[in-house]
Amino acid sequence: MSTTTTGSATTRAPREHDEVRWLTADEQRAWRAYRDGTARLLDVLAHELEQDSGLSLGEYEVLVRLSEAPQRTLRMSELAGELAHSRSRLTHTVRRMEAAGLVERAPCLEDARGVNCTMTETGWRRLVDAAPSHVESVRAHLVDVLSPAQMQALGDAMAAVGAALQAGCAQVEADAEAAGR
Amino acid sequence: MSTTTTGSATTRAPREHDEVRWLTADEQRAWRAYRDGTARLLDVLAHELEQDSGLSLGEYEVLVRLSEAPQRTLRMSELAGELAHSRSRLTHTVRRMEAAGLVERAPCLEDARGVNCTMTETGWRRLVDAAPSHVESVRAHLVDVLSPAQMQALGDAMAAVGAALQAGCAQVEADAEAAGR
DNA sequence: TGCGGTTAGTTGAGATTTCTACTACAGTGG
DNA sequence: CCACTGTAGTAGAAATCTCAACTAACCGCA
Repeated sequence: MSTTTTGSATTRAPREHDEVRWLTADEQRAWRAYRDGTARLLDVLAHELEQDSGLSLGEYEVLVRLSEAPQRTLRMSELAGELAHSRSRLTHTVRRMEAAGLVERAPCLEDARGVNCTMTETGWRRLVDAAPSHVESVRAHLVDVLSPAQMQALGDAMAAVGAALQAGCAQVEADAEAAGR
Repeated sequence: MSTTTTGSATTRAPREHDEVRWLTADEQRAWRAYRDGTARLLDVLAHELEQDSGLSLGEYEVLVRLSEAPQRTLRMSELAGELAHSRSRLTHTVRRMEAAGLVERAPCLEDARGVNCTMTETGWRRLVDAAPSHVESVRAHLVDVLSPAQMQALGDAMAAVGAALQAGCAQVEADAEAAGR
């Protein structure tokens, strides 16, 4: 049973007498390619989107989530959860977007603490205008560069990573609960 | 011959009578899983690194590159190129790191415009201290979550993406050259 | 009812990143 | 040698993100 098999890897005590399991050469190569490729990819996509439509990637993502929600409306915290953004970050983003007329905020009736964020008609049009060229970007730099099988594998791998992280969060919370009991 | 097959996809004219090639459901799923998983992964890794060693991911990356360079020294622009960071960004990062005693800058002898960035002994020690727990993080949240084959596939895919982007840059430059001739 | 403990959201300060302009030097061609 | 064009690096302002309070409202419970 190694030190890194399961559970709360976030509480990594300074390892004791056991050796570090360094990455193998293959793992190292893959990890670096992932880091590097991702950095460059997101960079290009952000620039092209900005260029073509004047939206930042963050704003675009917000609009996409809202566009898919019933009433084109989502609670701030739901939005933050889906985007994996901090609540604070989302507040700032949404404030800017509201000033730009892309979204509106309204108090939530069922829960007076809550705030509903709704896409405006302007926001919708901006998204509709932006989407085609953004999709072309994603195709040009990612989807069309890979074989369908590769694209699938990429998605599967990162879905597993994402799922493990969310499970990990739940685990940490459970640990905290257990400790504080 | 579609509108997105080859060449300078960065100059995407508003498409005319041809339809947008939207992503298929599978492509969409994969793309989102990638975006989402990546966001969460980098977030966790940055936090854990910060927590365990007080280094930001950016600083860590700088130190890694320097540690692998002869004399633990690299030109600013080489460093920026390897990290896929803007020159400006690197200047700011390095200024902060120099203030913290992690690196030092010295004028470059062969080219008086250049600046050599060298890792200090302190920087080296900080990296050596930080590496084990960072590697554990990467294992815990990425490498050990995937099968070796998946990890390999992830690396291969993103290497292809990265390569295409660099080729794309070269292409844009060539285009600019051709246009300005 | 009223007291904690928790959750939703905001705010402002500080840190980082981006954008743009600027200086200095290198390399080329007349 | 000199102008011209391109490259290396920096600097400051503006935009964005993170972090640590803070307010308000919900929820369980005595």
